[in-house]
Amino acid sequence: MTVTLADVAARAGVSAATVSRVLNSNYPVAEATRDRVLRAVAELEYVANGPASALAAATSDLVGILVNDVADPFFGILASAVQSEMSGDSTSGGEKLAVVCNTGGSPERELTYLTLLHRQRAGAVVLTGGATEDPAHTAALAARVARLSAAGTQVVLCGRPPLAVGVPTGDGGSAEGPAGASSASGADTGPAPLTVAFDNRGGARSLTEHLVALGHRRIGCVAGPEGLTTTRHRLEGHRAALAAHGIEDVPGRTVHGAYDRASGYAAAHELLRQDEDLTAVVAANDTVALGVCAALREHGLRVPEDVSVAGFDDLPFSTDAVPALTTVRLPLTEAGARAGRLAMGREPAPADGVVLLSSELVIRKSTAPPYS
Amino acid sequence: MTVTLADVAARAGVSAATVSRVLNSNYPVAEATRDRVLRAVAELEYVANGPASALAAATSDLVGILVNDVADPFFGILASAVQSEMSGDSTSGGEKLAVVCNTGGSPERELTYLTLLHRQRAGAVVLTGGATEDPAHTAALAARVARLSAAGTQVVLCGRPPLAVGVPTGDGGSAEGPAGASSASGADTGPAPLTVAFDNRGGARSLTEHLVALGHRRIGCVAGPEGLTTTRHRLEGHRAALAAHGIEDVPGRTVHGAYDRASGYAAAHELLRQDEDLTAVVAANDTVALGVCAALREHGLRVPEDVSVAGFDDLPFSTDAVPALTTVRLPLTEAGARAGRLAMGREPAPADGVVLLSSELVIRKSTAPPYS
DNA sequence: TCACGCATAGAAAGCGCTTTCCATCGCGAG
DNA sequence: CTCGCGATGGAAAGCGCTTTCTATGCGTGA
Repeated sequence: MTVTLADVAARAGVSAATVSRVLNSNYPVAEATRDRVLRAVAELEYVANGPASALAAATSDLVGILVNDVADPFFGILASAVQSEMSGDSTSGGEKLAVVCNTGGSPERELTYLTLLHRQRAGAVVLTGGATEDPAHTAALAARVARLSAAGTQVVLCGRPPLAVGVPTGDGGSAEGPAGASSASGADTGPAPLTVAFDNRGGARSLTEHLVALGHRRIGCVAGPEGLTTTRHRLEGHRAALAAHGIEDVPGRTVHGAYDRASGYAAAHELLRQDEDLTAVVAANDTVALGVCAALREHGLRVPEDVSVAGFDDLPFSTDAVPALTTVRLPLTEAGARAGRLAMGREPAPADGVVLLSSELVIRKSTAPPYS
Repeated sequence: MTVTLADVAARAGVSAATVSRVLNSNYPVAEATRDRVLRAVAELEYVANGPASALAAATSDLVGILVNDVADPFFGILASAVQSEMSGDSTSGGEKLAVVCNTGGSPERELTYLTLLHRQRAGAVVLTGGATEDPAHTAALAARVARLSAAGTQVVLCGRPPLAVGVPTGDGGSAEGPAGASSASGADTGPAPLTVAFDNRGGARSLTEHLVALGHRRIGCVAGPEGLTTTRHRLEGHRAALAAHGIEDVPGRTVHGAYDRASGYAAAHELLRQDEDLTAVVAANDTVALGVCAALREHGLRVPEDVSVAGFDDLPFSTDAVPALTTVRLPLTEAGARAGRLAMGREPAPADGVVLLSSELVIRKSTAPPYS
């Protein structure tokens, strides 16, 4: 019923092999023959059977992207960037189809999707999203990644730390070590996983230092969910800044919450309950900062006159927030694009397998000296 | 090298056929045998070869979602909703893999992706995004969709009008006619395309009526790109409201632009150039409204005291905008979820193939009586 | 003039799975 | 005691494509 290679071959008066060769242009075919085949393809409106090709060629033109949630601008932008890099708008052969998978931040779904992608024999996988530091999950993840690599799939971690081989060192550096955690055996361990990471620690540190420089001493911190590397890094940066200026890190001034607005709102209330005299709050990200601002306003506090608020990520809406958010800009689009290029092998992999992208402090209207 | 069905069969001491049957549970297998097979699968860490299954079964567990841009919250939310409905969190068999394709609003890429999805033998496709009214593209699209349907793929249009069979009637109704545009032949035309649409016309109308009720008469309109059905519907609703109250529709008060912030910004400047005394502006959507507000502020105009501004869609950030945007809420999540369910056949299709979702006027702080 | 090599094209063997027949076994009915 | 049928499991034929391996035709150096 559907048109197959054989139909095209018959129509063009050649063999199936020739048609395949014309379509994949991986073998010399005479000009005239090629034209004849292409004409037949057009006339018959032939559309190749992807699964069949994938089966025979042992690789599909599917590429996976794992994100926590496409509805979250952070991941939306990342996914969009990765994808536009994947699509055939660039050179190389045929179109790739990007599979965007929402894990919802669940480690189990992360593993499930990785298996599914493996099952589809995806050509590459870009893994974004928060990295849990739970050892069990980390191990399971490393194992899955190793299997994908062994199957020839290029895995790229984006916006998360490289797969550590041993235990996290917890030192001051941002990258924990070279990538490539092949768990067992000595068989063929395909392409080593690559990483595109953000300097969360440095960004957080410069943000808090900005606050300190303005004269703030009682700085609240709404951190992300506990157990995530990103959360830990940002918190470490914050603390490093405090320590560098001899400011005591009062426990009650740090509250953990999810990376969403509601958490920011709740956390700010909690922070205020602990210490009414905070003069500044650094939030886990811009979305959280919005919630913090809302809660502050409810308390009759003005931003930044009474309390300064800082975000993180520099998402598009941060410019339009009132006051416009002081934040740390993460090069999301660049990260996505590079991850995409690395995944497609369109960019040479760095020697250590890690691309570290720097962040930039963006000072806008939500921070000001205290008591101004 | 990789573990195949045969390996599992050997290990379990059964035939490949039996293993396949256990895995797909579509044939009676004795309890004991099943256990043996499952144990072998677990021990060998067998992961089925997706392409091979798809080839043999003539259908894959891939499901496509076409959006303009995942980085845009509107589409991000839609995609997220569709996808969570697709994933196995619900009943039915195995996981589906959602392929999110960014068309970037380009009709060509829309067609390309449709072909790619067809090529992958996707089980279902959800098509969102602006519908161009260009007849050539509409015809090409209908043809592609017909081919997908013929191949047994369920196509669901979401947030866009049904595929019209004939010429748009342009009457007052919102849905133009039943779906199912099978172009040619009399062969097997699989499942008819379904549609989940928003009442853009009604929403826009109630929004403008709200403004009129407040006392506004000089209302500017920043419409979306010309040639899109959504744009036309929203504009028609706006004009219907004006007409209903005997307000002249001054040409210079309507400006077209893209659905982004920059367009809103530019359009507002243009609008002000045409008529400095506007007292209100309805924007193509919330993002555009933000741009309009920014431009207004630059002109020294306050919102809503000097000029009221209204958005459309009710995206998450609209609540936090200052002033919070008066807008029309579109049930994005519900739309995505229903589209997803229809695509998966988890919800009975309506008789006429169209689900029309109503919108809701949300009055917040960005609109007020003129000269207040 | 003849053999040799290059450029092209065809034949055919799978890729790993699903699924349609069949074969077998055990058991109750006639 | 034999026949028939339900419940299971196996054998084998593809699904549509890629890719060796092989065959053919022709130009060319000896």
